[in-house]
Amino acid sequence: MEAPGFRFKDCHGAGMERMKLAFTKALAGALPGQEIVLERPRSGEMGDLAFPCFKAAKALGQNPAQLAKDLAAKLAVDGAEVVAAGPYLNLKLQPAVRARVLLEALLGDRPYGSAEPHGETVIVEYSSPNIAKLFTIGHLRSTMIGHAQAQVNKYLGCNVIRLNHLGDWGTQFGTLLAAYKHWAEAENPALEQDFPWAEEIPAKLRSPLYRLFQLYVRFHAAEEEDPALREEARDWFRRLEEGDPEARRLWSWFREISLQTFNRIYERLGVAFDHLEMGEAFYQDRLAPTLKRLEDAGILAEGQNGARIVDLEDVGIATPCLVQKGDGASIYATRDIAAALYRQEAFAFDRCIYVVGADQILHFQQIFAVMNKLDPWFAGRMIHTPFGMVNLPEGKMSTRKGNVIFLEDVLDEAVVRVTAIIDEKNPDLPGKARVAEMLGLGAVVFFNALNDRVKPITFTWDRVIALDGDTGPYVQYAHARILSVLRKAGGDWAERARPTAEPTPAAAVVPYGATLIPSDLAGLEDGPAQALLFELAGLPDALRTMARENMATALARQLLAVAKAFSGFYTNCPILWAENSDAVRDARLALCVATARALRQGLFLMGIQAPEEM
RNA sequence: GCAGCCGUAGCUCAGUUGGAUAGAGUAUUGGCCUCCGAAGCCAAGGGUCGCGCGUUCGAGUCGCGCCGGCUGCACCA
Repeated sequence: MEAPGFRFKDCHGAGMERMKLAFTKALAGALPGQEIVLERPRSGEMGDLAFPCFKAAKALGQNPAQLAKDLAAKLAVDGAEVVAAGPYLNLKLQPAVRARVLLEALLGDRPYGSAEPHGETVIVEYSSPNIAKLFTIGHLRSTMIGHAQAQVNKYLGCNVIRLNHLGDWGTQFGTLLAAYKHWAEAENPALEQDFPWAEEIPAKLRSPLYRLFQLYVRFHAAEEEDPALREEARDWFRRLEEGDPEARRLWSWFREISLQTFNRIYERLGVAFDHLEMGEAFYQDRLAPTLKRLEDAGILAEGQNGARIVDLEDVGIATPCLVQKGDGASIYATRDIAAALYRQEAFAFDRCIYVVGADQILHFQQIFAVMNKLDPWFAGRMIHTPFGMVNLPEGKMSTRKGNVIFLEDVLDEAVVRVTAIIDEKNPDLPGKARVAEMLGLGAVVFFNALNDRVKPITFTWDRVIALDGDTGPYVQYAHARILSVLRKAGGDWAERARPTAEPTPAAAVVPYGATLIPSDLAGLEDGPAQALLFELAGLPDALRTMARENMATALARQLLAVAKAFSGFYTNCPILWAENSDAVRDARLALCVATARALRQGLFLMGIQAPEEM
C-alpha cells in the first residue's frame, strides 16, 4: 500500500543488494514463471535471505520442504551457501563475505541505507501548537514523530518541506482576546512577569505565556457560569477576522509571546522547520477564494443556521464538512482546505503528511474527501498520520481544566534522574550537564517512538523516563562503550567514529569520512560478530518500514537489536587484545566503528544525540 | 445509535504484502566485575494471541458475528 511515487531504490547496502540479486536470479532460473519474494530470516543463524517455498511448491504440485531440499541441491551462489530449512530455502553468506559486504556498505561513501535524491517532494506538517497554550507531554508526540518522518524521508532521498501549522487563528483566539479584555487589561496590561503570582505557581513557569495560559483557563471556567461569554469570544474572533486594529494588535503580540517559548523548546529538542510563518493565520486572505472555489465546483451547500457545508454522504461520510460558520467566520476546516490548495500550488507535493492526533481522524477524512472532490490530483497524496493521546492514570489531560503534564517538566525530570545516575557511576564525567541533557531527552524521545504511534499512552513518570532495558540510553550506552574502546585503541580509531561536522537539525545525514576496510576480516567470523553484522544488515529495511508506516518503531527496535548484538560481541570477543593478532584487532575495531556510526545515525534520525561518554 | 481504532506473558509492548518452535523489556528467582564501561551480560519460570465461526496447504495477521476498552459524530482545534 505505497503512496504514489513512493520509491526508495537501493535502500540496502550496495553489497547485500548484489547478493540478493544473485539469489533471486538463481531462483528465477530454477523456477521459471514463479514470483520470487525474499524475506529476512528471524535470526542470522538461519541465513541472510530466505525464500519461502510454499507458493512455488503449490504451483508445481510439490511438497514445500521437498522443493526446498531439491533447490538447495541444485542452486549455487558465489560466496554463499544455499541451505534448505524445512519449507524455506535460505541463503547463508560465508562469514568472511558477510563481513566484507556489510562493512563496505556501512563504511562506504554513501550513508548506510540512504538513497540518492529522486525528486519526490514530501511535506510533513507537525507539532502545530496553539498560541497561548503551553507545550504538554502530548505535544512531544506530534513534534518528534513528525521530525523523525521528515528526517527519514530526507535520508531516503525525498525533497522534504517541514511545516508547522501553528494554531494562531480561530475562535480560541477570540476567547483569549475576550479574556484579556475582561481581566488582564485592567490588572496587568503588559502581562508582566513580575505580576503577583500565586504561591503555587513555580518560578520557572512565571512567564507572559503562562499568563496567557491562565487567562485561557480562567475564561473557560467563567464560561461555565456565564454562557454569554462564549458569544463574546466568537465576536472577538469575528472582529479579528474582519481586521479590527485592536484585535490585530493583540493577536500579533500574543503570537510573539508564544513563539518565543516554542522556539526555545524546538531548539532544545533539535527540531527545526522550513516555514514557521505558515500557520493558520497565514491563510486568512485565502479563505474567501477557497470558499469561492468550493462554490464554483458546485459542492458548497447551505447548512443549519446559515452555515455553509460540503456534503460528504456520497463518499460514505455521514457528517458534512462545515466550512463557514453561521456568523460568517471561518473554521479550521476552511483553513486546512486553503492550506492544501496553497501547498499544491507552492510545492506541487507528492505526499503531504499530517502528524496530528487520532482524535482528528474524522476531520482529516472530511478534508481529504473535500480535496478529492475539488481536484482528483489530491487523491492518494494526502496522508494523515494519527497518534494516540497521552492520558493520565486518572483520565484525560485537559488544558482547559489545568490538569496537564508540561513537556519541559518531563524533560527536566528526566535530566535530573540521569544526573543522579551519573553522579553515582561517573561523577567526574566531563560535560556532565550536556551529557545528562542528551540522555534524559534521549529516554523520553525514544520512548515516544518505541511503540505503535496510534495507541494511546498512559503517562507515568517511571514509564516515560525509563532508563533501563529497551530505552534510548541503552542504545546510547552501546555507542559510548564503543567510543571508549576506540579511544583506547589509539591511532585514529576514535576519529573514524566521529562525524566530520556537527549534524544540523535540518540535515538528515550525520557526516562521516570514508574509512579503509581491513583486508583481513577473519576476526569477524565468530558467532557474536556475525550476529552483530546480521542486525546491522537489518537497518536499511527498518528505515524503509519507518518511511512506509510513518513511524519510527521499526528503527527504534532495530537500533535496540544492534545495541544488544553489540553487547554480545563486546562480551564474547576481545577487541583490543584480540588473540594477540593485529589483523583480528583491526577487523573488530572496524566493526566497532561501523556500529557506532550506524547507531549514531539512527538515533539522529529520531532526533536523539549520542554522547561519546556517559 | 453510527463510524473508526485497540484487546498478545503479572505489567508495558513488538510481531516485516498470511509462513520457520509467538518475541522483547519490566517484574520475580539464580548466576557474572584481579581483564576493552555492571546504565551491562547469561539463565529460569511465565501464553487458550478477548470469544466463536469462516477463508486457506497454513491465521496473532484476512472476513463475518459477539464481548470488552478508547476515540469521533457541523458553527473549538
